[in-house]
Amino acid sequence: MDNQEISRILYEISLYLEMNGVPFKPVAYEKAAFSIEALEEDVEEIYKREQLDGLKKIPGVGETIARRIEEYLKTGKIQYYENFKKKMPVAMGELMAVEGIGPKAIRDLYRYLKIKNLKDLEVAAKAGKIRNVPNFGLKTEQNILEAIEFLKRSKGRFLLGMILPTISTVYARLKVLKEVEEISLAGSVRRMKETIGDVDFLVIPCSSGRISSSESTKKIMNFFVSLPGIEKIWGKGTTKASVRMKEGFDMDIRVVPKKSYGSALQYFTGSKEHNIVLRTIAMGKGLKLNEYGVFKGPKMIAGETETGVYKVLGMEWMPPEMRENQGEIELALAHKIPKIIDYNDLKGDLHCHSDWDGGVNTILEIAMAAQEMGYEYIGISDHTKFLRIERGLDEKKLIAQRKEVNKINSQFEKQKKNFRVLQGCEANILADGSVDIADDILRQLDYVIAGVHSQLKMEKTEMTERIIKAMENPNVDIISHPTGRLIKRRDEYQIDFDKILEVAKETGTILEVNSFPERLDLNDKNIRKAKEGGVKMVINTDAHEKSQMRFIELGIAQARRGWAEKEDIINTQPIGKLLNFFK
DNA sequence: GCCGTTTTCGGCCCGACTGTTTTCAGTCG
Repeated sequence: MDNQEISRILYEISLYLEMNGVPFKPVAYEKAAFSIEALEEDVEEIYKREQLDGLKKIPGVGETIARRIEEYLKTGKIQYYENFKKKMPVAMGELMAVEGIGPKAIRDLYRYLKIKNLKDLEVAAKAGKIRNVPNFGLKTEQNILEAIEFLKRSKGRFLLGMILPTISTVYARLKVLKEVEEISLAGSVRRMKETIGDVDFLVIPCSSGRISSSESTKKIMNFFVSLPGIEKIWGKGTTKASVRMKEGFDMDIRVVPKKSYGSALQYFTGSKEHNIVLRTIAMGKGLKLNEYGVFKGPKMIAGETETGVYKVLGMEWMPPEMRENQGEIELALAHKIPKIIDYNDLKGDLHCHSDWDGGVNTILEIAMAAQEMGYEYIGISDHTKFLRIERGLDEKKLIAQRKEVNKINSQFEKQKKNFRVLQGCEANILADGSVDIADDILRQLDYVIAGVHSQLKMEKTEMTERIIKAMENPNVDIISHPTGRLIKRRDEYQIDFDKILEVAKETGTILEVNSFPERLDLNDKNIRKAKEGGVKMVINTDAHEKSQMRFIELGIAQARRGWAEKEDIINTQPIGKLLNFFK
């Protein structure tokens, strides 16, 4: 549980060092922070078992950082960090989230204007004070204000992928309580929205045997408010408790009677817009719908199950991911809800980065992780040479990598494993729409992903043309993260998406649904457009570390929110059919 | 501060863009 916190502190140390212009150390601390964040095992466990030597085995952690981690585990803080923090007590995470603000800017803004947090920054920018700070100007001040506006638009919401692990842990703890008969997530988490306001749990207390339901309820509530990771208890009553987690989001738990469980689940799952229409439909039938049930006069005619609630309204049940009042209600009334893709429909992931381009894991490690996930194939698609920071592969290295992949595949064949590693790459679409790897090399790969990674601020027609040209390349099979958005941080590129869909259809180019928590690109709306336009998609993770392959759940959720069916997504297909989709 | 089939010392991935500047520093990917 401490990994995240240690990682955050190490990262902040790297920023403080960067501010002070210290060479090389910032990168060292940053690497260690990243490495610990990605760690599957608790550092505390490692330390208990192997002490300092164990810590030093973590990539990027040497003598000094191992000792700092030890200090944290023993005392709960790191003095080195506390000293920095005392000299410059700024809310680092908050300020760094502002696009265009980095450590040096934070340093100067604190030095000249004593800006400590986002609020201070906004006040100073609005008062026109920032333009007077040396090396800042009017334009920078305006950019800061725009960036703050952008942040505010997504304020108070958390990335689903970031908080899902915590939520799952809490869910699992509650589920095994003997006082809990039934439990479900509700709200935007159940709908798998990309960002989450707060988390809702619904629970039926157990009332069998000697335990009364009110006794169970009391125990459940006490257990809930004493969970680890809680920062503040907002309230605790007989039907509802509410807490604030350390990560900053709130969690509510509601205890509902068994006979109302379905209607409560329906009601608290939402969305609000979906529910408003449902209540109107109920009214039209002379019924009343609320969180306790569906009523005809005083008589309750449904409510124990969600399916039952929809049924008395003349509707088919539908997956929570569809409930946004985007046409699903009409389909449910007509009993024409599509059979959307399921969470275990995928047979492989075609976008994983290996240690060849600076990722963490070897191709073999990734392949083994893929097998554990039940995949039939895995696609290695490392960055190519234009992205030097990512140690992008050039033609020579791609050929060498091909040999390595062949070697691994023949091993699997010998072991009679029904599994195959595919070699792709994630090439760069350059400003003129060309791709940074020679055609004769691209042709030798199993498939080619191409993506935009530079000059993101192109004008709309130019950017659209650029991507179209890449799709027209006879070697480019997949466009990665097609709109380039970063949730809460950066808007999409300026593109004419309809035009892109047209050309994708014509050229048989596949668009990626990138599962990375802050990307989810294509998003739900674009997925639906692509599906309607007859464009095929692939759900990938873009994992740079094997634990990130689990992000696939988020991509599938997004596809479900976009009503994608199995046949819309190429990696639901076995390898033989999959390969047919590539040019 | 970390790391090692170019090294236990001496390296430490690069290029584009922006906004501030008169030649560059900070930020981003």
